[in-house]
Parts: sequence; structure tokens; C-alpha cells
Amino acid sequence: MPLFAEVIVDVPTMQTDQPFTYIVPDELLDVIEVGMRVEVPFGDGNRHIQGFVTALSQTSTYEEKLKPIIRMLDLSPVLNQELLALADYMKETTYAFKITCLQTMLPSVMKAEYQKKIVLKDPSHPAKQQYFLESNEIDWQEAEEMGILRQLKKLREENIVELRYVVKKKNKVKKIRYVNSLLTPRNAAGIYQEIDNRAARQKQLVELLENNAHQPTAFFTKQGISTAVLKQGEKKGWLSFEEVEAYRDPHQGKVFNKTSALSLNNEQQQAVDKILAAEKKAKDEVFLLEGITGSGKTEIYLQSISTVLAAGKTAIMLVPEIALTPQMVERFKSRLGDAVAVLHSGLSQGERYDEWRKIERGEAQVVVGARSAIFAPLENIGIIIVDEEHESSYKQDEAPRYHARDLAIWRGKYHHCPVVLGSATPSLESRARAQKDIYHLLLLSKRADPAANLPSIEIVDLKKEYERKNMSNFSKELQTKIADRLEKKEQSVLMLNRRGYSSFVMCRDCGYVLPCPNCDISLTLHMDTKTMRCHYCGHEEGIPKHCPECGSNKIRYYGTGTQKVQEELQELFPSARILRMDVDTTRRKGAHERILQKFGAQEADILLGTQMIAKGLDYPNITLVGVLNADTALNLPDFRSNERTFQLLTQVAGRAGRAEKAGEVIIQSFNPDHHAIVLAQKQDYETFYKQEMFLRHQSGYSPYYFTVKITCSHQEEQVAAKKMFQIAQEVKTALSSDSIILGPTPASIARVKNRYQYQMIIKYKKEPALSQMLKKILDNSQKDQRKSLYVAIDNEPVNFI
DNA sequence: AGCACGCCGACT
DNA sequence: GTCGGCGTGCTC
Repeated sequence: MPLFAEVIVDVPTMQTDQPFTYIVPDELLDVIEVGMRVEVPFGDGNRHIQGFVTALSQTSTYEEKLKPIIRMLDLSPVLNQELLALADYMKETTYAFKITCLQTMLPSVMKAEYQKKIVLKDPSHPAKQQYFLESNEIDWQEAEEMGILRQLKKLREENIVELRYVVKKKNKVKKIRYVNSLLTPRNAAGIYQEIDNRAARQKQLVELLENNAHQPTAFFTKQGISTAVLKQGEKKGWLSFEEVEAYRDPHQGKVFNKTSALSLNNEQQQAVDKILAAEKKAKDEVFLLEGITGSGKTEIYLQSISTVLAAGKTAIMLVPEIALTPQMVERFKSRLGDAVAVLHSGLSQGERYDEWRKIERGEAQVVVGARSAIFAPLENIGIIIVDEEHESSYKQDEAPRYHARDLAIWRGKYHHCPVVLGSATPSLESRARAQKDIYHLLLLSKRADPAANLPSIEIVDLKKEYERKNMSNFSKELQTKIADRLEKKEQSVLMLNRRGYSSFVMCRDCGYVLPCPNCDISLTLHMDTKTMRCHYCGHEEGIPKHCPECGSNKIRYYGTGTQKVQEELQELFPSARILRMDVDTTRRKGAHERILQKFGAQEADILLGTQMIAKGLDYPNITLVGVLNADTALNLPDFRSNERTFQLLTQVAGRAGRAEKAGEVIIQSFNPDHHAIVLAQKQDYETFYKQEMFLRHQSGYSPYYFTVKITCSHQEEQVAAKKMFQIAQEVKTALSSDSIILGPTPASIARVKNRYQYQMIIKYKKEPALSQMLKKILDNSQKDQRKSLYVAIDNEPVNFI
């Protein structure tokens, strides 16, 4: 009986975004499984591509056209039924191609690479001498470089050569050779006698084999036994070789001191009890754990996970990428031991694949990682935690535009397990759901360490500072406090808020600002590489010495970079030891870790950095936190500006006074009366929530309205705009009167990578037909892709700018 | 995506 | 006449 396989092919286009049916060849009949990757022929010629088997069936509607699968690319499924179903959900909610969803769930090394080759059909043909030499095939790229493509194309028309496409597998498993001893103490003695007296190494080998049953070959070579001697041993039947998979463990050799659970206060205990009660009853409840900084959320996570593990289940813990610090990893590894696998962007592709394999084989029960860790192939999940749930990095800003928090809730439902969303400053969306009892609210109002007090926070009005002719980045108050900390040998953390801010080069005579030639944005100065760089397309050029516009040499660096601030700070406090942490100083692998370690070891007095210092810093000697510019982000044209500012300030203020020493925070701002700043000063999330909700209600934004962003882009502004208006027209007529359309407008950066961007936003409360309509819009834009006119849909965008 | 097919204008 | 440009349709 023939068997058919439904395959999603690796061709990310609208037309091919559907399963294709293939015949399962006889040799694969009893081994092929749903969720495996396969190599299949597709289209004319010898084109082979990768695909995912999504279903197997005994019947097919049109047998005459079917081709067989060429080979399996996996020995066991790489995606289980749950993850395949999750891919369906992702496709529905993000409007991405199915193949893109599937590939996103796996480590990048499992994505196929294709090799194009030219093969000589008849080796006796004179073309062999001319182009092929030894072998009967050459790489397409090689042929291109040699400039013989034209000739080969002719030969192809004469049917002398053909094209072949092959799928390259990248997911190589790293293996280590082991030596297994086949000797028993009894026969070892006999063998020892038989060895030729001249063969000292062989005698040594037998001795070693007696006491070492299973060792890597390196163990023997280190002691002077060459691989030749080992081969002899194998021949004589003393030992056998074994290839064992080696994980590239980035934490290898590190010793984690086992720690035990801390005692919980009342609030913490209640939270743990409620979460575990849901787990025990296998209820897919979502908890919003709202706790001020330092209230011990992590301890709640750890204890909940421990209990879940003890019950034989597994756990996922998501953290924002920047919070995935070595300190955080250490805390989890030292408590939960080898059960923890860590997935973060610092891993190489190979390391990431190894961690994934470890999880897949059931060798890790806890997965800690950033956004994509939500796809961890765990079975029997007992709890999913999303820490800092308000962080916008949980939303992927390229296709598939998924939000890890939504997928966490989906997986929680699937496994009938609790999902915990934790934050000191929850997103308004989540907090509003807790208000409506969709989520269960758990409040932590006290710091976990009873000796620690909330820091006192002071706002400094920079306008007044300017009136006093203090044009520096440091107000008098802040300067005094820093001096005081230096005196007392305590540490200070200073944050320069870089959001909505950049350092650029401007001519002081004519005001000319160096623009990017490809994007409508000014170039940013990078002192580390001494270049001007575009953040959007990566364009790079030298720092100009003269203004290209007027020729003046008064073209200078403007804006405030951390480097400039560091210089100013050093001038103010010549003896202070300052560490700087920003994109420039943390570019290299492990740099982030080194800076924090230095600061933790009291090797510096002041840590100066960008937003990245706001998270995870937990040192007892920090008693002063200064925010140099609190409000640069407030002016951004994004309805979440207030929320982001409030979150950042609350977060960074929490870095001070984590232990018994009292902490102080200075916030410098031009808008000292803005509610985001005043309420951050009071550390009053609940009031901020209420006020901000009122504003959202007034202006008709999330969580009162759902939003969808549609973007059109093309090299010519006219084309992008025309298409956008055409779509807007179509949408307008179909929407109900309660829905609101913003735009179309040029995107705030109207041109990126030489492509003009137009966008529109749909705000709606109830629009059952919208999803269908959006799919139709995408469908209709199929032919536009040919003209490289792209239409993109972002469901619930997190960035409006 | 990558290929074939077909239509049209610009050339040996 | 035919070579090669691009718009269109199709891939199990």
C-alpha cells in the first residue's frame, strides 16, 4: 500500500505556502515520521529542497503527478505534534509563511543551505578536459568566478551538462572518540606476559586499560601512547573505539556552588502556593506576578520550578536578552544543577544546536533563555515563566512577528500548566487583563530583604540647571552626591538614556548633518571604530574633517554619547575609577560579563552606561543611581513612550540600596512634572497604571483597541505610496464604523536601505472579518513581489516608530 | 525561489 | 529572420 507525505517546502512565497504531497519510497515506509525534515524534488530540473513532513496518509487526490521523497534529513522528528500545532497558531496570528514559522522554531543550523552544481553527463565528452579536469562536476560559484558560465550554459542546451541542486546539512554533531577496555583483570595478566619485551608502550597500554574502562583517546595520548599503539590494541582485541557525542558546553569546567532555597516572606509564600496549586490541579492559569524591584520574584520562580521538577515535570523560563547575564545563569545553575539548559544570543550556532539536542533528548528539564527559548522541545511542561513580561524584546521584529508571551500562554494551555508573567512594571495590556480576572494577580509589595529599604528618589529640574548656566550633563546635586560616594568608598551607577537620542556630527557654521545615503536618517558617530555608521543599513564612512556643504572645519560631534560623558565625568572627578558599558564596550563576546565582574569586585567607583545597566545589577555597595536624562524618550511619537520611560526609571532606581545600605536616586529631567517621571519617583505603579489607562482610553489605544500595522515598501516612493493608499481604500470600505484608520503616512524613517516605507495602522475593537481581509491583501500582493513591492503585516506591533 | 514559456522590440 | 529582454504561471 503506498504511503503519501504532506510536505511544507522551503520556498517562502505566497504561492508555495501550502503542503505538497510526495510519495514515500519503500525504503522509508516504516521509518518516516511526521515532524521530520526531508529532501524533496521541486519544480523543473534537478532542484532539490528541504521540507518538513506535516502529515502522512494512505490516500492522495492526484497520484499521477506525484514525485517521491529523496531522503530523510533526520533520524527522528525534530518537531513534535505540539510544536507543529504551535506553528499553525503562529501562522494564523502573525500572517507569516508556514515554512518561516517552522524554521524559526529550530536552531539556525537546521536550516538548509543549497549548493548548485554543474554535472557533466558524458565523461568522454571533450568538454571534460576543457572545464571539468579531474571530477565530473563543478560548483556553480566556481564556474562563475572562472567566467565559464556562458560556455556551460551552451553545453546545457546541448544536453551535455546538467544542473544539480543539493541540500547541505549543517547540523553536524561534534563527536569525541572514546576507548573502551575489553580486558578483564583475569585475562589482562596473561596478555601482559605475551607482549614482546621491546613493546613498552603496549605494556603501558594494557596497564592503563585494566584500570580505565572508558576514557577519551586524549587520556591515552597525554600519557605518551600514540594513536598507532591504540590501533594495535584494537587489532589485538584489547579495546574498542566508540564515537560519543560531545556537547559544546559553554559553561564547561565551571563549578557552581550548590545553593539552597531562601526563606520566603508571607507574600512570596502565598504566590508560590497559588502557582503550585494551579500546577497540581493541572490548570492552565495565567498569573501576573507584580512585584517591586527587589521583592524576590526570582526566588519565587526558583522554588516553583524546583517543586515542578520534583514532580517529574519540566519548566521554561524566559528572560529578556539583556537580563540573561552570567549572574542570572549562575543563580539558576547553582540552584537547579545540570537540569538547566541555557539558550542565549551569545552562543555560537553550534553551541545553540548542542543545547537544543540536550533538551530534545530529555537531558535538561529546565530551559532558561531569551525569546526563542519558548520553542524549547520540552515534553510534559509543568510551568512557564516570563520574567519582565513588559519587555518589548519578546516581540520579534521580523517575520514571523510573534510575541513570546502569547506563545507561552498557548503552550501553557496545551500542557495544562500555569504561566507566570512577572514584572515590577507590567505592560498595561497584562495589568488590564488581571483587572478583568483573565489573569490572576499576585502582588508583592515589600522588598524580600527586610533590611533593604526602598531608595529615596529625587528629581532635578534641568531647566533650572540651565538657567543657572550649568550646561554640563551633571547637575550640582548629582555632582555633590557622586563626590560623597567617592569619599565613602561606595559605588554609583549612572545611566544615559539613549532611546530617542543619538550622537551625530553637525557643522556649527551651516548646521549640516551628515546623512546616510541609503536611509533618511543621520549617521551616528562610533568612536571605537572611528567611523560614521547608519543604524539601519550598516553603511559606514569616515569622520569628515570639513563640512561637505560649506567647507567649514567647524564640523563637530553633537549630542551626548557615553564616551563624551565619561570624559566630562573624569574631568569633574579626576581620581574616580570609571567603567563604561555601552554597545561600543560590550561588542566583544564576554565583555559584558567582564565589566560587571570588575564592578562587582569593587575595581571601579562609577559604572556609566546606557539602558543595558538597568537590569540585573545586584550589588550591595551601590548606593547612588543617577539618570542623566530621563525624558529623551518622552518625545517619541509612540503611544508607549510614557510607559517605556516609567518602566526604565523604575527599573534603574531599583539598582540602588539592594542591601542594608540606604540607596539614593537622582533623576535629571526637563519635564519634572510629567506623570511618568513623578510616579517613577514615587515608585507608584498602580497610580501610573490608572492614569495611563485613562490616556489610552482617551486616545483609543491598546489595551482598549487592538492594532495592526501594514507597511508597503519599494525603491520608488510613488509606488510604495500608491499601493498603501490602495490598500487603505480597500480596508476602509470593509471595516465597521467603530474601527479607526491612521494614515497612510510615510514611516517615521521614510527610507531604509534605499526603500521607501509607507504605513497605516488599523485600530479596532471587534472586527471578525479582519483576519480574512488581511490574508486577502497579502494574497493580492503576490504579483507585486515580482516588482519588489513588499507588503508586510505586523499584528499588535510594539514599535510605532 | 527558480525555471519554462511566450510575447515583443532590436539586432546580426 | 532570431536573439534575448521581461511578464506570467507553476512547482506535489
